[in-house]
Amino acid sequence: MNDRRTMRSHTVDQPRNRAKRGRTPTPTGKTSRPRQAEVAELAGVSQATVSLVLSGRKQGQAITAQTRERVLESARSLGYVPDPAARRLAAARNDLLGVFSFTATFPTDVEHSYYPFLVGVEQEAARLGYDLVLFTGSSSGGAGASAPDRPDYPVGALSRVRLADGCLFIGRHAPSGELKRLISDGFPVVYLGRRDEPEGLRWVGADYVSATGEVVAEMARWGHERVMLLRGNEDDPPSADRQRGFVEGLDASGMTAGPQAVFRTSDPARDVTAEWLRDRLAEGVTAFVVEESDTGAEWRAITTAVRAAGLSCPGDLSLAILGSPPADLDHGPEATGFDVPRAELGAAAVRQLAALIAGEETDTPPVACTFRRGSTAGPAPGRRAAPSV
Amino acid sequence: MNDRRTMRSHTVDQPRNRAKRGRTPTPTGKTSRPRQAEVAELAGVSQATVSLVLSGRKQGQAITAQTRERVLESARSLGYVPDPAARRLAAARNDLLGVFSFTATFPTDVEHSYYPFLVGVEQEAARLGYDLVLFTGSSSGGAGASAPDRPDYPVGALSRVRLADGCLFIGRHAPSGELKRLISDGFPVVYLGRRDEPEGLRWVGADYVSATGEVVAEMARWGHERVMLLRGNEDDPPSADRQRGFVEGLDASGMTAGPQAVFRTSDPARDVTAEWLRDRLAEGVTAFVVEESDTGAEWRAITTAVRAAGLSCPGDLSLAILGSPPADLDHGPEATGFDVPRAELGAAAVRQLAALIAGEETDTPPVACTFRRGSTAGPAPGRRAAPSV
DNA sequence: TTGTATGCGTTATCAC
DNA sequence: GTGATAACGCATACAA
Repeated sequence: MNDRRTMRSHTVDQPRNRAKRGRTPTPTGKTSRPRQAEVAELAGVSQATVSLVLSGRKQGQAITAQTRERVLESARSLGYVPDPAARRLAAARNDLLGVFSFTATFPTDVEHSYYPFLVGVEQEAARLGYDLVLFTGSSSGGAGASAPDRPDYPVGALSRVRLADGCLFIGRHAPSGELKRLISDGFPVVYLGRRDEPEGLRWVGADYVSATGEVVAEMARWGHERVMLLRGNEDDPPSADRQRGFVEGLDASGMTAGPQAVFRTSDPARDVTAEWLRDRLAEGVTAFVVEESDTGAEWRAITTAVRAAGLSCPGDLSLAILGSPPADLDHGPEATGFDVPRAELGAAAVRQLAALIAGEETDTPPVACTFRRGSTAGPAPGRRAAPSV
Repeated sequence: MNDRRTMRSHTVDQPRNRAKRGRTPTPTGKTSRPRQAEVAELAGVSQATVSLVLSGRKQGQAITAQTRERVLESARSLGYVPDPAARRLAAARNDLLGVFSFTATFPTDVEHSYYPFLVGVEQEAARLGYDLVLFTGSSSGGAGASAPDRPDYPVGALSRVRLADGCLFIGRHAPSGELKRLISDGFPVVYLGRRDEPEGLRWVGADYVSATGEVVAEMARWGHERVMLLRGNEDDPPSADRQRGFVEGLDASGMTAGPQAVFRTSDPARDVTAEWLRDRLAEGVTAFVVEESDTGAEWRAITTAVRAAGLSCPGDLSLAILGSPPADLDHGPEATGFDVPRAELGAAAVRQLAALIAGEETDTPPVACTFRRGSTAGPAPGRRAAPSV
């Protein structure tokens, strides 16, 4: 590095005095690792050349195999490792995808967890070269609010997600306001699950409409003529989709929907009893399709009622769940219904988010669920016909 | 910014032209998040002042409450969030803790997952004001090894972890070399699980020695005189600890250890048969303590053998597992053994890591396990004595 | 009390 | 083909 003092500047002409610092511990006790400058010095080239060689941009040409080898060798011998912080700062991206759930990401109650989704999220993120940032602010109101030592730092619950290149949101109870703000700021956001709330929000969800329709069709094939939907009292999109699929399915099969075809309750354990069940059967209902929920209360209630009434399915009546039964009830006969491809949904959400970050305007269509024939649905009483197909 | 052209330099005097880029999408389509410069502009102060205010270093004094408020307000309204990479580069902290597991963090096979640990990790991280970065390099060989487009870059699997303030490692199969490098570079690293490999590595683990000792003592109280340890063939610290606790427990109870007291096998399903079991009983062994493993193969094998031999426990022999049985076998009678406080371990690891980052030299002692009496261990044949406490 | 200047380790864009 | 040099966003010693 020959010094030619040809420039006169009032700024201190203090050459960046590194490249000889070696392993000197810094004040914080950290030892400094070799940088490209030192590799350059050893190889007798400029730092920029080192960067070029190592990043391998101009592969074949532009750089002599000679130089190339010398640089690589120097890097190796010095044990050079790039500093990810510097690298991302310069590249204006940080390769981080945020994951924000509105409950803890790892709840103590594993049943309520988003684990199956996260499997897909992690895999796809890895495939695309992203790391994941789990915002712990969701749980315990901890980090989100403000760091303990810097109480004034203006990071609101959702604002810290901006530290990532984009963010995935999972779960209900998302504050529309803050989401809206993020979106209008052009921050890439994808919601895992159907959601229409903030205008312009991208989401990736399952096609509950079709899946539910299939289940109803199955009942029709078994010869059922009166099917009832048992659902909770929440009005979120997934519930609405299932009901819509139910109604459409009835129509498609030539059955009448009517208000009595849907039974809503916020407390299935209380309302869905053996007596209730007998009344419905007396009215001519021979099959029930049941909403899936976090707690599985609906499925729990109706299977309990069936047993309490001394009935059995599919002998006396047919049952299907619009999703999967709660884990603790998932042993005996396999429930008729469908599987939500949760991992696939997670992966799709990550792809959508990556596309958004890349500025692409793609949109992800609802992901199909897989019909599960199971054995809780069978021929309607008085019918023997097996379903065709 | 008054331009005083007093300096003559051949370098282009091009003022850093930011702070007015606004929400302009960059060529890649990304919208840039606001920086301190823009906050400064809005507040009518310098970038440095913004940094001072936001980092809250000189709390009460040095900065006018006026200025302070203006800056905070500007930051808030712009949705400012510090760039983690830039913060790291500038030798500050970014309040991110890395989590690196050597298999996927969310494996498809839930049984093998570190979920229980992560529960504690997340909670404690939130409490301390950290967010978590899940490095996906572990899974799918994806991003970690080397960026696909730049094959020559000397990035090890672990290189990206330096983006965080420190990193937690979970799982076996950790590359000692890279860990060593991180440690010698002064990067804060904590290993979840006992590990002696790289000199100076901090770890947080469970006290398997004492816990195993307690189990052996329980057997002694029940009057057993010959107890056998059934273990896998891996030589990791947890296994070693259990064996040590076993031997010490025997000694403490006045039983002889001897080489025959330990049975090692890499294929329990093949080696631990009904016949094998009968032979051991014939030799006078009346109780078995079984290692816990990822697969639960040892516990599976011996319970199967007991059944196949037409025996039952604790009637004919006593059984205990040094941990918990695999989930799918965890229904019938509760297994005697101990619970590993996984969430607590995760939390302790986070605390230790935070201490390391803060430059404190604390060390975390092994965390105690909880004895589980269960009902697979009982009086030795010919004895009626109940254990005294 | 606030602003100026400079460094952190890369990447990327130019001249040569 | 290679070598200066300017960002990247933030922190911080020092000047004003």
